[in-house]
Amino acid sequence: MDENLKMAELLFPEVDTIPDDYETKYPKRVLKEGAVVTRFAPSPTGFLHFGGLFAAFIGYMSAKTSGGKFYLRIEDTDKKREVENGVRLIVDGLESFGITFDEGMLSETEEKGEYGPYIQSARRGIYRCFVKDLVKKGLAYPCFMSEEELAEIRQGQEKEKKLPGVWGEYAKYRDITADEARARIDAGEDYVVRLRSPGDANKRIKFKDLIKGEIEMPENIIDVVLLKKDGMPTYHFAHVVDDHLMRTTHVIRGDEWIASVPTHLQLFYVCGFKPPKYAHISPIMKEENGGKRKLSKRKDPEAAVDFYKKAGYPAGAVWEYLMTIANSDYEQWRMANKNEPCEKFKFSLSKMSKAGALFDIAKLNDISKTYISTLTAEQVYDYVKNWAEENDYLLNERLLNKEYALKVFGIERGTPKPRKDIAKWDEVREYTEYFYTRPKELVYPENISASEAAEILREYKKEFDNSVTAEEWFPKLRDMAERMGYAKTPKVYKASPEEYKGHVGDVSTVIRVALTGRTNTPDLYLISETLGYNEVCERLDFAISELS
RNA sequence: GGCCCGUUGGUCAAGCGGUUAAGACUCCGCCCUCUCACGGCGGCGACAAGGGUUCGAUUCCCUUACGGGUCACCA
Repeated sequence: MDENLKMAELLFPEVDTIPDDYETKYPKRVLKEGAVVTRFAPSPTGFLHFGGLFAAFIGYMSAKTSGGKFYLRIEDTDKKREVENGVRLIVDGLESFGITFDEGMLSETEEKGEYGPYIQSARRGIYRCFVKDLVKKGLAYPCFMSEEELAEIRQGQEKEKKLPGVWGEYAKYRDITADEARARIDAGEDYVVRLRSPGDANKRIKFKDLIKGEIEMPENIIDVVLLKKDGMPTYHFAHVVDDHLMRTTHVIRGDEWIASVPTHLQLFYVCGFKPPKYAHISPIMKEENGGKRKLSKRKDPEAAVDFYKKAGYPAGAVWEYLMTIANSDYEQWRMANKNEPCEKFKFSLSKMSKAGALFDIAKLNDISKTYISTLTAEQVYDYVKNWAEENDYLLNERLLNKEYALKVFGIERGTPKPRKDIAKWDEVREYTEYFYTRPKELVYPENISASEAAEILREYKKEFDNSVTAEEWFPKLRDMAERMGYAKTPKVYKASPEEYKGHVGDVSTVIRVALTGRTNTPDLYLISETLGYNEVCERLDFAISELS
């Protein structure tokens, strides 16, 4: 019997399939020209990173805008990193930001699609079949090196300034015979299966990254591990087998993978697969002490996707922000196409920045404010209610009176120039506080004395009429101001300040403070209308009594 | 350290050999205005450094500096 065959049977006696079986089981996808098949392939660590969301988002947009497919594959080949409900957490997290999949895992155990299983731990047999095939062809071999041995050769290599790793002469089990392997296995030794790398250190490999452009690197010469000692594949091998069998056309992932592309390309080559196109995304950075660094899971709260949910950024706003980071001409497009769904935007990987973008919360806030300003009162209510149920008990209680809440949220909304002052839902309670509680400490402008303020309030209360309309209200206030010695408009006042005590703005500020406890609020008439006649009167009375 | 990648205002970024070097966010000023927010107008503010190539370099090449990534039986 052929030595390689003998080895293959020794290592994989249980494997009774051949690669062709899988080729027929997972046929090439029938899709229209230019359709992109891509995927999001996280480990179920239970933590959804902002960078992960970004990568998923890019994959989603690439697939959607090309008429392709987007699927979720779970990379759980490392049991140590797994977390309970890790899959669910990822699926739910992405879904809450509007990212859905055509195929892939739905929960820990369920999936949909024709190219599964979509969780690597369930694909063990597939990987082993392909490795067996490589062993048969003499392209892979079992390696019995211990951790100590590995560390030792590494040390030596570092000292001699050589490439660290198992390659060339350091690959001492490259030519092990089947009989020797059997003896070691029988003796209970652990082993991994390594690639017999056909790489040449003097040759270079070129490839085109869809984002970074042409890249040239030395060929891989390391005998990378294909199968770990527990029989599960490494990322490198799983990536190659899965993306081939799942017929992925574009691999979109973080650029920390760029250094292993030569290894991946070599693996595709030895397996006889056509490699996919690669698009490596630069990481999202964070500023620290004037420098840039990768957004860190440990140090930066905004690294966790949960952060945005807790703060109450609407998913749509985060989406808009991701779009502007991804394709910078999106903002222009959005301004010109305010109501179009973003799928209509011509999204392109080639428009992505090669350098890592700095996470900019000011920009997110601005985008979110604009986004929220376009929502209807009803939509705002739904969002806020939803958010408050989990994050703000008191606010949630207040929202029980929906009719009133809709009035509050409806103030200066739905107009050509809607208010733009809420960036996230955790600001809502404070922002709407005075609609629910009477202001206690009233601080009036310094240029108005207490007796003067009381006079203004008394006059206003006398003047204020339940039946006054929005159109009548302000002119009436102007007249009142004038009667009391204040200029009708700031302009008039500025022209001859010595003739007046102040202007109508001073008068309205006193009323504003009495009613809301603040000097800055939306339109006073609308606020009064929302509070109701009785409440307004009571607040005025309270303010007057405080001043006397 | 080897190997990759990157570097345009404080931030995100257009730009692909000849431009007064767009635009957005932030900040500042003015206007609008009962206050605030919005909106309008305007302002501050940049091609990392040095060599080439070229009639001409932000754009092309080299070197340096800085930043990032990678060099696992983790992904």
